[in-house]
Amino acid sequence: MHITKDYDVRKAEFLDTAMRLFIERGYDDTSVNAIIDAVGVSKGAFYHYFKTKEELLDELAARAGDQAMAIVEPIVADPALPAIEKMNAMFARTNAFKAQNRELMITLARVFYSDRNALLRSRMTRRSVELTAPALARIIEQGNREGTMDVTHPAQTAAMILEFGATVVAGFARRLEEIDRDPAVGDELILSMRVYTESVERMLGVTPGSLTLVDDSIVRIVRGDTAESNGGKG
Amino acid sequence: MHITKDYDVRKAEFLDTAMRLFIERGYDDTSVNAIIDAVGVSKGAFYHYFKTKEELLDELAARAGDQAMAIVEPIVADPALPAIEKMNAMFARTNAFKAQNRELMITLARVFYSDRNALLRSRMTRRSVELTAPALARIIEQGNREGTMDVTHPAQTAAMILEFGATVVAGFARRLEEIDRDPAVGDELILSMRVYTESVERMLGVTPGSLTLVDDSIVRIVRGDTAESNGGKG
DNA sequence: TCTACGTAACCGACGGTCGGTCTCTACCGA
DNA sequence: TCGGTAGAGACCGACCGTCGGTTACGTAGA
Repeated sequence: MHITKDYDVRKAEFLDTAMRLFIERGYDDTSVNAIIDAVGVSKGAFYHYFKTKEELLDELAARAGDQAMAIVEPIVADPALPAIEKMNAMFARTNAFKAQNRELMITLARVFYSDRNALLRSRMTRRSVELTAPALARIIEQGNREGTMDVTHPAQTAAMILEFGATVVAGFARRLEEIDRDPAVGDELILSMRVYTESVERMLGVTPGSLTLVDDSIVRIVRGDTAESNGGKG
Repeated sequence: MHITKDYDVRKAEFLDTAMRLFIERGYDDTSVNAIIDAVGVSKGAFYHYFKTKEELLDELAARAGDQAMAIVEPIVADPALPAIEKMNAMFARTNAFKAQNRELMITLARVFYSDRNALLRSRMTRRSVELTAPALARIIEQGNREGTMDVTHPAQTAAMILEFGATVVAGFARRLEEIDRDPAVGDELILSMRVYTESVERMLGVTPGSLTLVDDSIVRIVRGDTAESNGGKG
C-alpha cells in the first residue's frame, strides 16, 4: 500500500531530505538508497522525480542560489541605504549562514566543507555567485557614484569578491577542527578573517575599516564559547 | 609469468598513468580497472602500491605541490631580484602552466577544470598553495622592506592570493568552451584576467600596473590564434 | 626459505533500469 | 445523480552492470 502525494510536495521532500543527508554525511557517501529509505519511498519514485542523482544535486544548487538571491535582493533594492552599508548587510546575512552555535558549524566543516564534498560545494557556490554577483555589482556601482568606492570593473570585481569569499570560508571551515588540538589555530583563523576583510576593502578602494564582512559570532565560534544567545542580532 | 619491476619505477608508472587518465576522463570516471588495464597489471598490484584510490590521488597532489615548489624556490632564493619582479616571475611560471596551444587548454578545461573533477582539483591546489604560500610570503616581506609593497599580514595575504588565483583560473577555464558559441566571452575573460591582476595589486598595495600575473599567451589562447608569435600585444 | 610482488576470482554496495501496479480524476451513458 | 471506466501519472521493487576494495594463493629473487 503506497501513498500518492502532490508532485511539488514530494519533490520538496526529496530535496529537503537529500540536503540534510548530504550535509550530515556528504554527497558521495549518501546513496540513493539512503535517500529513499529516509523519505520512505521506492527507487522508482526517486527516478520518477530525478533523472539522475546528479540532477538532484543541480536542483539543490539552484535552490541555494534562489535562497541567496532572496536574501540579497531586498538589501540591494533599498533606495536609502549607502553602498557600504548594503555590503555590510549583504555579507552579514550570507556569510554568517545561521551558524549560531559551534556544533553546527563544526558539523558543516567536517562534511559540507571537507573536500569529500568538493562537487556539492562547487555547484552550490557557483550558482549562488552567478545569481548574486549582478546585485553586488550594482552596489559597487552605487558606491562609485557615492564616491565611497573606486572600482574600475564592478561586474568582474563583484564576482571575484564572492568567489574569493567562498574560498576563504571553505578554508576557514576546513581548519576549524584543528582548534581542539591546537588553540593557536583560532587566532590564525580570526586573523585570516580580518585579512579577508582588508583585502576586499582594498579591492573596492574603500576607507580601511569601513567594512564588516565577518560577524562577531565567528569569533565566538572560534573561541569555543557555548554562547548562550546573548540577546543578540540574528 | 609476470614482470617484476623496481618499486619506484612501478609506482611512478601508476602515478603517471593515473594522472593522464584523470586529465582525460576525470577522477570519478576513471576506474581502478581502467588504470590497471592501462598499466597492464592486476588489481592486486595496484592495491599493493596504494591503500585506496584516494591515496593515489593524495600522492598525485603531493607531487603537484613538489613540482610547484621546485619552480618557485629558485626564484625566491635569488638575492638580486626585487620583490615585484619575483612575483611576476613566479606567476609567469605557475599560471601559464605550459599551455602552449589552445587544444590542450580546452581539454584541460573540459575535464580537469570541470567540476566533475572538483575533488582532484581541490586536493592539488590545496597542497600547492600550502607549499608555495610561505615562499610568496617571503617575497611580500621583501616587498615591504623595499617599500614597493604595503601588506600588514604577509602570510595570510600570500595564501589568499594563491587560492584566489586558483579559483580565478578555474573559472576562466570553465568558460573557455563558451567562446566558440559566443566570441564576446573572450573579451570578458581577458578583462577578468586584468581585473584579477588589479585586485592583487591592490591587495599588495603596489603601484598600479607594476604586476604582470597573466601572460600574453593567454590572450592568444582566447583569441584562437594558432600561435605564431605575431610580435606582440594587441 | 623468506618476503616483496603479482594474480584473478570474488564481495557488497552503488547508481540506474524496467515491467508493471496503484490511485486519482475526468468523462461517460443511463 | 449516479456507478462504470479509461488514461495519466505516481509509485513499486527485482534486477543489471560496474565500482572500489578483499582474499587466497602463486612466483621471482635475495
